[in-house]
Amino acid sequence: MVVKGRRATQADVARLAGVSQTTVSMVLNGTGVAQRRVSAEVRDKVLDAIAVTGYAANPSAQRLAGGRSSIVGIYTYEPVFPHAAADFYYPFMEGVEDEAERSGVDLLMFTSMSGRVGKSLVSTGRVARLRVADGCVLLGRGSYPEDLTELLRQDFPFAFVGRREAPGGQAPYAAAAYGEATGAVVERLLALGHRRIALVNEFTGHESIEDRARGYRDAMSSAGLQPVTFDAPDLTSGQLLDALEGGGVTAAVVTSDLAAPLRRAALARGLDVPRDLSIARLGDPERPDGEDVDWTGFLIPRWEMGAHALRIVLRQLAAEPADPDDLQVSIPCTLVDGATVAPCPAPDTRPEPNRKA
Amino acid sequence: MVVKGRRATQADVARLAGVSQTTVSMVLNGTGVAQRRVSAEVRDKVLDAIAVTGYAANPSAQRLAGGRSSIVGIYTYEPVFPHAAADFYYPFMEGVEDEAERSGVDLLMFTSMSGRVGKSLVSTGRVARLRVADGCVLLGRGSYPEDLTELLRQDFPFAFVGRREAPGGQAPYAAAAYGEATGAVVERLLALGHRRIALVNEFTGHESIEDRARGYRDAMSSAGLQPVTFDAPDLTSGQLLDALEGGGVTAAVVTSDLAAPLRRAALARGLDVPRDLSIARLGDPERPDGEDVDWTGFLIPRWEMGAHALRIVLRQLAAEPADPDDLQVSIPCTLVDGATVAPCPAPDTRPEPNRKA
DNA sequence: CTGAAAGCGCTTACAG
DNA sequence: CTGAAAGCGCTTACAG
Repeated sequence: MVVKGRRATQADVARLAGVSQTTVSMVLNGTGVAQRRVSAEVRDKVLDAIAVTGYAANPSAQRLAGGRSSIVGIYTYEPVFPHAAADFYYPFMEGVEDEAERSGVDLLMFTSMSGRVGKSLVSTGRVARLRVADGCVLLGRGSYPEDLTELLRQDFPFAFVGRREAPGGQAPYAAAAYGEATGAVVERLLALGHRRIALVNEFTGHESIEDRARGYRDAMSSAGLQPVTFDAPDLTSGQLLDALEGGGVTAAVVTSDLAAPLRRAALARGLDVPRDLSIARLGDPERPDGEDVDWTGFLIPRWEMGAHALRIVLRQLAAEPADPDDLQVSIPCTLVDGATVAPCPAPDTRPEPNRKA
Repeated sequence: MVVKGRRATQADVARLAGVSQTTVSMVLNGTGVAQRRVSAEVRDKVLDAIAVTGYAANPSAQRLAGGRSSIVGIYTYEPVFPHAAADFYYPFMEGVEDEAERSGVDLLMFTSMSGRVGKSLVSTGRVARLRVADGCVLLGRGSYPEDLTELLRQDFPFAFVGRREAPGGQAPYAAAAYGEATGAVVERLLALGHRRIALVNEFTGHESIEDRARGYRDAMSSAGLQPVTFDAPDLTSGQLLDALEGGGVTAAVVTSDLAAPLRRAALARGLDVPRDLSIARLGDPERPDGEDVDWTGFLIPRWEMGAHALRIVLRQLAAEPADPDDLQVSIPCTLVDGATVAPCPAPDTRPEPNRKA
């Protein structure tokens, strides 16, 4: 029954079953106009013919005809070579993969478009390629507003792993609840008696950094304390340390990749961490630092973010329109009570410059 | 110029450029009938129109019309849940991914079809799904002859990661050169004075086990020694050890996952490895054993196998028909001179039952 | 050198 | 309940 080198089509099935091709399509999809129903006997004939011919739909044709291909794409802005950050990014991918499996969709990795690090898809003319898939998960450390805008304009279902702001719209995302987690860390430090708590950012202008900053500021303000922020891209760890010491800071909450260098600089200077200076780390580092430190702080729910991102894409593919609120989700971070934070050293007898007037 | 919510098609481009849709397709593909050439000025008009409209081909339509989609699939027979063997399988995947990136094709992971461990694609009616892609890399520990046969019959380009025999044809694969590697390990043991060298298989009937067995037998025969093989699936490590000791075996070459248990059993019995018994491991274990042993033996070139498998698929997609020999490749394993092998303990004064007559 | 037209295998109004 | 037909966006003979 099966023809050499050629797959069975709906037409083949129809011929064998003695029905029209339309009917075959109908028993396959079920969900035609007005729940179009096929009589039980016709359905059985068709099902038999399908079994005999070994028919299976051609996904390209389905997609072209306006149906779904059951393929969700995943595009990562990060370079695949070198695999330096692979350990950091793999858990996100794993979450996406696992959720894809659970949902019965296939996952298209846009490996062909890699290698233009830091470039938007729009600027390199590769946005259209995403359309092979029904929707796409976007993953990467940077922000690419023009891509988000273009995808929104095209009504193309997507979700970013991590919160990203689109200039003129609501871009779907699965983010980590950095604000809440940072707030919790600050409150922990407050409970330990710290008052001069500084936020140290390794870079600026990124949504994830803004989220942490908001959590930090809110927690400080609630406690009646003045927020003190250092943006470190232009400072060496040594200069940073000078600034912290100069300000009488007893605890620093530090974004992921900067925590380890700061701690090393403090140790090198003869400071005891955490006795002299408490350091809390706001998230897993992207680059492993090779040290085995029991950090106080929080972990990024990477697996969950990946899984949720896929789910958000699927939500946009669902029959009923999705509630916009369901397309932007924040996932709690895991708080870790480690060994890099200790009670505030001594009751500070000096005037408190950080205290609000 | 760009229409809201709708992508530009070749028709849009043609309209804007004032040419036919066929011409647009021609300047895009170049490789029409008899190197069909478009005049330079028309070509420029078309290129301009493409830039203005932001046109990019719809891959589903391309594929349906008989072109290529530049998508290669990867199907893994292993379960994604639980991730127990993930560490073992990831390097294969990585090789496939890296090669896909280098070749400019996208990689479709058939996550939707997972979850039927040990079942062939044919038996569960999922072969056809592979056709979304231009070709497919197959990965898994088992052998699925009926899938290979079906894929060969369909003339569908594919490659298995690991040698697999198809009942009625030549199935493409990228394998590890287990035979050569095993032979080299045996020769190393011979050079150390061992004569009673046994092969221990953790299971049987698998191509990779057969390859090792061949390498072992050839090396032993060349040295004028009688091969002694133990198939362990039905033996406990203790029983196996009894058999080895009973046969006066001084060195065992053991397939991947059985090496560690055998060594532990020997140590538990008060034997010194390698002084009393040399054990060489034939390949990386699939399940990590949690020990940190410096094994003598060889490593499976997993990354390379994955990369080669993809290349073999691409070779079948190339314009000129591929030489069948190029579709079955064996990649050398990395030999490791570790600490689980030592010179043969004492000149054996007993009669040598293993010596050929 | 360029265009009109068929066809890939589906889905989905639109008629019966 | 079922079928004839249009159309999705391409590629590729086939005519000019």
